[in-house]
Amino acid sequence: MGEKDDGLGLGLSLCLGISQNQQPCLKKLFQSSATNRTPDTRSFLRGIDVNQAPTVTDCEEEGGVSSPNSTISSLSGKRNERETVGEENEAERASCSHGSDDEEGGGGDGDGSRKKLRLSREQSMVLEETFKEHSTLNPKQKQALAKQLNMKPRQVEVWFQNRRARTKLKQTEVDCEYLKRCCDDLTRENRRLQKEVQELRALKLSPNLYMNMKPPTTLTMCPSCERVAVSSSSSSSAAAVAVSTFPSGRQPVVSNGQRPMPLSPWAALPIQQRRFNAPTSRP
DNA sequence: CTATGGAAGGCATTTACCTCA
DNA sequence: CCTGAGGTAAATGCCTTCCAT
Repeated sequence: MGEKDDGLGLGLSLCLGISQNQQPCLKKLFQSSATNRTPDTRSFLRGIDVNQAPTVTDCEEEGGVSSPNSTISSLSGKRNERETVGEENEAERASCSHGSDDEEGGGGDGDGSRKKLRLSREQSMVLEETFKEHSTLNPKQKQALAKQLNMKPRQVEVWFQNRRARTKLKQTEVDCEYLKRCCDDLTRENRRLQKEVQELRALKLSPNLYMNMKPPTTLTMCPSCERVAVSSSSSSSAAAVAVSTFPSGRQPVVSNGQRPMPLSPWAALPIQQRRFNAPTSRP
């Protein structure tokens, strides 16, 4: 599943526009703790090291549970949260009403209709700030963040899930644009090469014309080995020297007995060294 | 050592609600 | 006031990984 993301993990530089240095306590927590499960080697945001082994318990969870199989993991587990989400809803509604000015009392009704909760600006800012540092949360971090923001852990979890989805979507769009540009460049280059092939074929069909053409490449003498080498220089003096090397005035014949092809410097490069006008760094 | 089942987490998709032009 | 589009919180289902047995 996550493997699909690897192809897209080309480096995201989305601007979140949130200032740093907001949550010292959380920062401490994030620096020192991480999830004890490490399934996230396939995290679509590489380089984010969320999954270090927890070392310190900076922020006490609400229950104060500290058993090895602490209820942090069991209570914050998705299944359990989902099971209790119904009963959480009431408290959730009550605890998260700040920031939204919609009518809270009459809207809920408790009739099972889910009320859309708008997160407050401060909540969103803290969540964004946290996300900038870690795109995933371990149960401890989730618990601490939820406590700090007066949210349910499930809410924090959902927010991070949706945030990751949004990030991935944006990255996909960026990658799509990049690939489009690459495709355009390659299409242009392909057209140019096809045109060149056509011209060459036309020249081959009319050898006389080819003979009388000014050589597309010039010859220079290597001062050390005194051999004639094909050069892309087009200065007239060099051409004159090159022509004078062959009193017959005819085109030189290279070592394999073929005429020198009008090669562009780009085409002369090995494939690996050719540049396709692609941006050197990702946008 | 291997097979297996449960727990837990993540992701993709969908739904429902809210806001705004 | 009505409405459609867009944004997003939340629900659901599936998959993968880890771990105990």
